[in-house]
Amino acid sequence: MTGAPTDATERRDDESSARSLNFIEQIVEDDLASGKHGGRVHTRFPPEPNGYLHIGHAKSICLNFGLADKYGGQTNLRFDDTNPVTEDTEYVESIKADVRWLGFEWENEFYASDYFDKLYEFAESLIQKGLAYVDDSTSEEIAAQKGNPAEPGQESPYRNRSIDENLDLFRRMRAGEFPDGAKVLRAKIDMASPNMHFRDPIIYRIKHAHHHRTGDKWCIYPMYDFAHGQSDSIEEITHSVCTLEFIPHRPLYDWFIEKLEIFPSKQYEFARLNLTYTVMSKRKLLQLVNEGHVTGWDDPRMPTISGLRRRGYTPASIREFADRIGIAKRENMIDVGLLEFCIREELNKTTDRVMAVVDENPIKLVITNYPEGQTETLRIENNPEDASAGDREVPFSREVYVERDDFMENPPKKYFRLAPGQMVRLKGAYIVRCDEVVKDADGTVVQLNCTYIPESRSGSDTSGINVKGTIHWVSVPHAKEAEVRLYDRLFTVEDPSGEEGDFKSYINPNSLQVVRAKVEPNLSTRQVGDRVQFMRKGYFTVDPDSTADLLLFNRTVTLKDSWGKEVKKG
RNA sequence: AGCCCGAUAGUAUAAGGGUAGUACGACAGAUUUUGGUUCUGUUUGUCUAGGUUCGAAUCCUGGUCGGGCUACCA
Repeated sequence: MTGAPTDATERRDDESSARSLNFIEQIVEDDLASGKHGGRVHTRFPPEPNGYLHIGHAKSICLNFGLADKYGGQTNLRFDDTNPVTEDTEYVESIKADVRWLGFEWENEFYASDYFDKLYEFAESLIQKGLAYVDDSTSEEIAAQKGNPAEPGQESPYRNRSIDENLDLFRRMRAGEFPDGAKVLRAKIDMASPNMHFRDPIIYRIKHAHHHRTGDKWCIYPMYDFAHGQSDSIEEITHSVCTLEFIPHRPLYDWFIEKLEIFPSKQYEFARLNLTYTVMSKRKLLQLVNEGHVTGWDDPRMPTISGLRRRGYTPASIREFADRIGIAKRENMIDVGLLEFCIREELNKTTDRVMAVVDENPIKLVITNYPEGQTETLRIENNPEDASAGDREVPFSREVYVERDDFMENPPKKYFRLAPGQMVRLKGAYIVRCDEVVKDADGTVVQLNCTYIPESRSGSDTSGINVKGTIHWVSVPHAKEAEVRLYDRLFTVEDPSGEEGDFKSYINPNSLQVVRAKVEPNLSTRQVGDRVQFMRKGYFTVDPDSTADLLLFNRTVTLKDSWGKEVKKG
């Protein structure tokens, strides 16, 4: 029982952790305190349906949905589909599946294209106010007019057309009278602004393209800057959260809202996620897929949600990760080790331990004093972290497979595994001593002849012998075959995008190693998506490509390996 | 060059003028039938120069460094 002082301490800790808000939560709480929007919090997650979601999006999803959860608000899922040539329903479906898999449910499913009529009206009203004009300049001419950040731009020769002419031209653009690129609608702001986005930004362009939702209804489409803020406003989004690169767009976001006199949504920006040993841009991920460096968007080496899912990551571990990395404006590079920590932390508590000899070419260990033909069934606990996980039956016999790594003919001092004359415990079974090493013609160790201590059986050990090492094993006559895919980081350098030259030249040639394994027979009952710990090896999940004949396991993450580290240090 | 954003341990992230804290990592030890887990301990930090103040990571000014801005992409 704890006394009053401890309670007080705990309460203070709770309060301080509850008060440790990220800067966006602080803004929300300030708004709540001042009664802004009647205490309403409404966020949105606005993906463009032109690619798959990745862990960086997960950060944004957790932020947006998390804000609404925390403050009793709502979150819309809104597809930012204003560019018909790159967008597709395939992506819409995968995005929805990924958001749901992460554990979030949206209030409304909206599309920027739902607002095309409204947006068109907004554009006309801007023209009526003398704040937009139709420009016949080519894209090269417009780029040239823009000037550069240090020097003011030049006004377009079409800038001072009359309102009536602009209206007529814009309507004819909509009616399809002009080919792609012939004209654009531009906001009339300030060609000398130090903010390049204010130099008469294009707000509508002609694209005779089929849209995944509106079909062929439109041949003019709004640009991001004339769709995003307005969509936020239409949905009465209170806090429109996006990444840093949109900071220069914010004055424009506010300008349109002010001129259109619509609901004053506000934009706030945070720093996107960067992870070591990977790339995060959609463009680069698409390249990896298209050029065959990975097997697809859901390749377990990809930082996509679907890749992580196939790799064996859980939604909770990703949410935990998003929570731990925090939200700030400073650019950051998160150690992928933190992601690995999050999944290990969860899987340690939740997965059954099983034994698998993950070795193309394991060593056969023969127990010379164990009766030939005898088999016994051992009961081994499934999870030392969770008594309720129960135990399982594991067959044991005279011959078992062990890993080549668990034997050394000339071991260093602190090697606790098999070596000539050395004893180890076979996990859940007996202590054995290595008596004789059998090699083939090439001198490769193929078999270890051992003797076992009959009184050392796990659970009823009366031998009094203490051994330092315990190794896993699989009974030879009972072993099942499996294929195991050992994944490693996709890149050899921490920041592939920051290195000289093409990021693809830093791809890790050993990011995937496919190995045969001998596994415990009870593993054959596992289903696709099940997760287990291969004792002493790591956490694995059953891949969807598994067949009735052959189970395929993907390694989610290795166990921490302090011995391996010791060996590396020399 | 102009404008914008940022700068707290190795990496992230708190401290809202009053003891620089937390997590991951690293290191050391204990426990352990997983060299896992767990537990304990150690280590390392406010970019810089001024100013305001009894007191500055925090407010102000200059500088330095890093990032961004000149798509009919979002």
